[in-house]
Amino acid sequence: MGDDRKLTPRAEDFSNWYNEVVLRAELAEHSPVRGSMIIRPWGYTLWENMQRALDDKFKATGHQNAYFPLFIPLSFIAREAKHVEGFAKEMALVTHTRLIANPDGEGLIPDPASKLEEPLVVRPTSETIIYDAYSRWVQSYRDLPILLNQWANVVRWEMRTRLFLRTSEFLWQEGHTAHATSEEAERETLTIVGVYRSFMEDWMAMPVITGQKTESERFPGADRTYALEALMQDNKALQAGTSHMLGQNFSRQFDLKFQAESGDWEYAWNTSWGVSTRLVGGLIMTHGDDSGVVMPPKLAPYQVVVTPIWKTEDQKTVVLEKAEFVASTLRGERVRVHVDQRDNMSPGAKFWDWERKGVPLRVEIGPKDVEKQQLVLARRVTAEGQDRKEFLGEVAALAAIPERLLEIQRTLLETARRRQRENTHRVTDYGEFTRMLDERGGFFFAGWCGSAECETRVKEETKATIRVLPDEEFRSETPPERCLVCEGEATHEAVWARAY
RNA sequence: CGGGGCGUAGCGCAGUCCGGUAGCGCACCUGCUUUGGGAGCAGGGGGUCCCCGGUUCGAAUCCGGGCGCCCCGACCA
Repeated sequence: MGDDRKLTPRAEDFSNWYNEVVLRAELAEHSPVRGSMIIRPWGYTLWENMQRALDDKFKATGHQNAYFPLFIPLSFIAREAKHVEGFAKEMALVTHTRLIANPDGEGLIPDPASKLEEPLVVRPTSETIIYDAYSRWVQSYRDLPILLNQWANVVRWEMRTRLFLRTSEFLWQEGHTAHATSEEAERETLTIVGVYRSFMEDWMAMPVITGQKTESERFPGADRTYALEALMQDNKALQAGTSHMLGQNFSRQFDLKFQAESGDWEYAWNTSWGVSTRLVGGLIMTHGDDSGVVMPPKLAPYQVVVTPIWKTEDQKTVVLEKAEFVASTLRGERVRVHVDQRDNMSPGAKFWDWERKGVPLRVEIGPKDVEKQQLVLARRVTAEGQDRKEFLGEVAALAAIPERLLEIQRTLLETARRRQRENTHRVTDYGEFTRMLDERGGFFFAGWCGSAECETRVKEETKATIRVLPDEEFRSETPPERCLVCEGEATHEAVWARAY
């Protein structure tokens, strides 16, 4: 592949580019166990920053964190029919609790005597164990609502995996709530969609379309699933988050009842909602370029890296002193800043290194700058017509940096929005749809008659699925009249796309 | 589970067809010179060649069996 310092360009092979970016930016790598990954500090710090922002939003909307166990009795999963059906094919089970030396050879084997009476499932999601607990916590309407979230790992035994996008074990948050009325639960699911959307747009700079999933794409056990869909640079859709109205499906199975004001016993209404480390993949595929990752400033582990440049020992002393001064000044402004003091790397090599890792802003300080009392600012991405580098007096530069970070954040969102807009199409003709889907991909808005047959046919013929039935704000001004597929009367507008 | 590819130094690979002292680049260590966009020179360290078995005087290489990983398809956040 020629120069192995360079990444495969996105246009040449997007999925290779993605893998190389993740590995070379040291975000994550494959672990010895198939389908699971090691999240390295650079990637994990990004995730921690995402967690913090989301967690603050959950708290601000009245939620608390709790922790429920990793192991779930198999019988719990089996209680909700659709839920079992949905997860049965991808469960990891604990069946034994002890190892013994293999009597027939080498190594260790599970001790047959330690076999569990009831196997434990490694949670693929926690509805069952949580609603079981809620059923013990709730007696009266006064105990409602319960608004909890947990940060946890879950396991779904996937066949095909990709770093961050789909791994057998992943990190996520799962919110689980219980309410006295259907209306209140419904409101909760929509509140969360709003929380997710503002996080994705304001923090990740990743625009999304929100809407409702069709029955075939619904969470197993939910009455309704709301989702947020983003469009990646290869014009495939990514389901970035989901929020489920569970109705009374789980409360009936787990006997989650309460006595209402009227004195009647009623089943509670539940919601669940989650986003995962998949968002890291979404961030990479939204903003990354042929040089590597691009981190939105609000989430970047380091927002600024100061690169000192020197020739002589005397210069090194002076330059490093200035670099530390700049860093501590910025830290006072709550800028996350790092001084790259490595002396076994040339400045140029450091530039490439931090660009590959996506640091939004670089400050260069050399002897000339110290002398002229100036700093060089270099941004990771530029808006149209912007210069990549700026030479500013030290005081002006220090004052400008927080602004520059905000500008970069804005530029990223604008660029991503424009790309999403340019790759969103409205179609009425099925032939045109399949042609455009193959030629360029993207989001396709079109009418749908509501039948599973038409939905399935599109999936089989084109591999595209209905990502969402979009919320009102995303819908076309004049609703489509005919179904894209059968040309019958359209009852919905749908967004079709090939998806991750 | 089907199709393809790969397993040799920390990483990326060559060597395998045609058996004969295990190599290259990067990284690492030491020294000197360097440092404003991927530094240079010199010296140095590092290997159960995925595993098990077979053939052979001799196996990274040939034969048999196994394991693992990656990529592409059917399921999924």
